[in-house]
Amino acid sequence: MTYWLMKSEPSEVSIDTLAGQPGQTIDWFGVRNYLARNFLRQMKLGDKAFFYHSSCPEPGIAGVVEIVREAYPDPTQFDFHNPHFDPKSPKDNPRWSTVDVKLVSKVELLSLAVLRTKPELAGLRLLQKGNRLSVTPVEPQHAEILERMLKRI
DNA sequence: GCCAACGTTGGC
DNA sequence: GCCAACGTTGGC
Repeated sequence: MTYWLMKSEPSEVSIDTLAGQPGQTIDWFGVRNYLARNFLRQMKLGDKAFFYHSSCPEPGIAGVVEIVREAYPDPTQFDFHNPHFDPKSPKDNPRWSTVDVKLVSKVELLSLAVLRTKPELAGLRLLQKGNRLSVTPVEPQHAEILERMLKRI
C-alpha cells in the first residue's frame, strides 16, 4: 500500500465538497501535468492519499482519502465546455487520467506552517523548494509520521 | 499582487 | 536539440 499526497484548491474541490458527494467519492479530474499523471497511473486500489488544500488562506492537509478506482481517462479532457478541456488529446489515446477517491476521514487542518516546523518531515516532497506537483508519493516513514500527527474529526 | 520555480511552446 | 518567451502554480 502506497501513500500519496494530492493537492486541490478548496475553491474548486474541498474536503467538504468530497464529503458531500454521493458515496463520498469523487474523480480526481483536471491533472494536466505528465509527472503527476504518471503518479495517478501508478496508484493501486486501497492506496491512501493525504488530501491537501492549496492556494487558499490556510494551506495544509485536510483529510485522508482512499483510491477506489484505478486510473482511467479523465472525461474533462474531452469536454469542450470544461476549463480542463484539452483539444490536443487524441480520443483513441487519451492523454490525461483520473482516479476515484473516497473519503476516509476529515482531519483537523494540519497546516503547511506546522509541517515545516518538523525536522523529521524535511524530506517530504511537498516541503521541497519549488515543488508544484499536485500528486506526489509519500515515503512510508513520512506517511507514518503524518498519520500520527493527524487528528481525525 | 508579487515573485520564485518549474513546465510548455515554438522558432531556429 | 537548444533556448527564450511565456504560462502556471502556489506560498506569502
